[in-house]
Amino acid sequence: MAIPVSSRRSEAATHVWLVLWKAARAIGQNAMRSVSALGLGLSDFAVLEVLLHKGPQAVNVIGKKVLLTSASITAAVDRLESRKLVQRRADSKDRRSRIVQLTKTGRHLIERAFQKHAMDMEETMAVLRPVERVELIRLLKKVGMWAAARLDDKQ
Amino acid sequence: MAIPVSSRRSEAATHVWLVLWKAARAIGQNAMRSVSALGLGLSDFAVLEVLLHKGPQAVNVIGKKVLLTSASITAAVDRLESRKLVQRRADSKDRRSRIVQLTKTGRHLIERAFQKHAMDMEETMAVLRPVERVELIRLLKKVGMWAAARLDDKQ
DNA sequence: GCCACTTATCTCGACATCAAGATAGATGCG
DNA sequence: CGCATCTATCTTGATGTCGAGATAAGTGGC
Repeated sequence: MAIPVSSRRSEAATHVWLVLWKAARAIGQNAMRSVSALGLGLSDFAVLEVLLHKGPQAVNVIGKKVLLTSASITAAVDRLESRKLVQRRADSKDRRSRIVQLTKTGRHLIERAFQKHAMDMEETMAVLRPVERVELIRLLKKVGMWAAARLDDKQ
Repeated sequence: MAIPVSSRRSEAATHVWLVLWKAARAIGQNAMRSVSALGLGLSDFAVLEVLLHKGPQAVNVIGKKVLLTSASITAAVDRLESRKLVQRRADSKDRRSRIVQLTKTGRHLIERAFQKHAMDMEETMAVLRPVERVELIRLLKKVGMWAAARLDDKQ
């Protein structure tokens, strides 16, 4: 995915989008590097991180949290399971549902990795002072939620 | 690609990243919708848009502008060429280089499409007032450029 | 002019993601 | 209860992207 390049006014929506996209991409690549030492992609890392901080979860619950479709989580959990970092077990309440939980190996891995990753991200955001971060978050949430709402109501 | 979900302080770097990522995703999906009516993906649209506003360009020059690797532009140009929206021709100065230019059909398509797309994007950014957009851009450029620089100097 | 190096493009194989559809189980209306 | 509908997961097939490597052509030192 790439995005349009041209725009006249500096506050034209397409220009905002271009800058946003480039920033997201650059930061994403930093995040990717930080994590790829473990042989993980960002999605797999995110899944482990959810399991670490929220405990065992049903497949589709994880999917909602990390913004992946059901096909993509299934694939991610498959990858993690084949490396024995997580395992699926039955849900005693709902036989359709599969609960994913960290194995001992997986827990060790993500515990070590998460600290390092958080530090790496602090470094890639080091130019932004706390006030600036708060303001950035406010603005991003404002557009982001508006944009997300637009997606919903046009089905 | 998905991203970690948890973070304690609201200005923690991982939290900024989470919000940025979600906003980029929501806006990106709006952009995608705006363009998919044409049967184009965002990358293909971006390539056409560059050709419209900057004139015929060498393949890798387009690649740099829309942030795609050489493999990806080749693929994008192949797609566009098979739909007869662009064509490749030789560069008289450099025989390695291939210049991509819009066909008549391609030009008509992108001219009509670009206006609509710019308007759609204005709508998906409508919540942000001009001052806010300027501030958002400033902050995004600050992190974005810092993050990009970090990528470069670690090879 | 020759050779090493760089640049421009393309090819190949791998991969993550998605949309749509298939199952199987849960839920609730009548 | 029984049937329609919803929900959770997985499967399939397609897509777009990337990294690495191949090829061909330009460039510069000597």
